[in-house]
Amino acid sequence: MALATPTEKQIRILVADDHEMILDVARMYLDQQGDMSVVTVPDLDAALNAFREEGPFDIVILDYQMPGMDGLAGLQKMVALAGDRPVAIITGNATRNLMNQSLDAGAAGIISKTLPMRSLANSIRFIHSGETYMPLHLMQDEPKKRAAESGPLSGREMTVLGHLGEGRKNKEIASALGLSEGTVKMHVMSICRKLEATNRTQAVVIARDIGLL
Amino acid sequence: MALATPTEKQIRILVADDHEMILDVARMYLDQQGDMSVVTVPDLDAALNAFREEGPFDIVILDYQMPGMDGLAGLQKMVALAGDRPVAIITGNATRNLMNQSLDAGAAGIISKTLPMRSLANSIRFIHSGETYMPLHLMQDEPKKRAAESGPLSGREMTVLGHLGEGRKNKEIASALGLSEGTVKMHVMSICRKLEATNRTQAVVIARDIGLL
DNA sequence: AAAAAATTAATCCTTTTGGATTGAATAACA
DNA sequence: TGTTATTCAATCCAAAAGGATTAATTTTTT
Repeated sequence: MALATPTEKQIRILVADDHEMILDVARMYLDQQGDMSVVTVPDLDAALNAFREEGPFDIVILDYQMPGMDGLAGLQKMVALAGDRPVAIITGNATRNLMNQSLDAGAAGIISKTLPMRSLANSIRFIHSGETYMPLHLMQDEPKKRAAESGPLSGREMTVLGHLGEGRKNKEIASALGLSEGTVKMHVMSICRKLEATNRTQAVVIARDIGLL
Repeated sequence: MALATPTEKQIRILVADDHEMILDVARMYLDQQGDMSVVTVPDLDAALNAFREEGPFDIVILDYQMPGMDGLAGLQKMVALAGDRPVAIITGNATRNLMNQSLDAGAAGIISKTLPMRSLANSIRFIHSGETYMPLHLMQDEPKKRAAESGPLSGREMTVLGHLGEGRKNKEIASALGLSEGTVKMHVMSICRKLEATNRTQAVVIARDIGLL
């Protein structure tokens, strides 16, 4: 990938990670890109201080599991401090769940340690341009959606399932669909059987997990 | 953003969209980038044919709502045909839900029509480099999580809620936590009150919606 | 048209929940 | 050190759900 145009200034990057090796690599590789300069710190508190005292920075990169992070709480602190400057998470274990949570917490991106350095440089330029970067292609979906479903749900069953998902009781579903309570009961049982759930609440949870709701 | 290095060949792009205007813009803007050449077609069938007969293409871009698409079914057809070549979706209405479904269907990216053309060029280069591109920053989250919660759940209540989310019954929860059934019952009721649910199933659904589970 | 699958419905009985109330022991806090 | 909030627990009753079985009616498919 080509370098940024020479007319732009350097991108100032604050990298916080408790793995010295990561810090070393970041300094060595990123600094020599020409269009980037890097400051490194070992934990969140140091990052917050550095941002206040050694700023301004164009991008902040925080290790997800470093001291002081406390999950995404640390991220939120930095996002609040950083204002409109993008804050990205770097982690060795990127999941789709982490992605969603990070987005909610205001992250501008997730950088995976499993990617080569040149991808890191790319990601940084990408984020710096105002985009949100997530290594979606390597986010393996959670353990794998439970197989379940010993056969697909019929149309009527899907309808009933929809009501179950709203927490309705059999009588309500019956009158909503113009059926007898016994019939609804039967459909609910059938749904539970197919979804391998032991009760309606479990059925709803499973249905959500496998994308039926 | 700088152009790709001149040593690389042109990126051949197949764009399928039933909006002639989009096609025009794609041809005019992308072709003049120097490192890209574009072929345009008006629907999915034409795209499949073009891919077979005018190929090879490096990237395929499909409009989400064009004739023949049938939701993501059309995407899957093209993904199957395209093999390892990335297939992206272009849409005027990018949502997080569409993102998840597209990823599952094998899309290499979503391109939003609300983005300026230079972002389109960027996205294409990004996808071409093997990354997956999604305009996450403009994917507004679903309607907005219901407020609910007339007070936070206590620790014990969160624990019980966890079991509710697994579809456990009071007796099971009681023995799991070493409590009496009556106590669990009380906690469940309290949870329902705070979450403004009328029963446990609704409580679980609400808890999931507001991110408690 | 015959066979298979889906939908509807009823009965019977057990277990689980929902809902209300009352009380006591603990932990947290001002 | 009181005061408050949490946690724990019991009782009672009505409503709802779980579970099994049987069977008539549609719809779909072959």
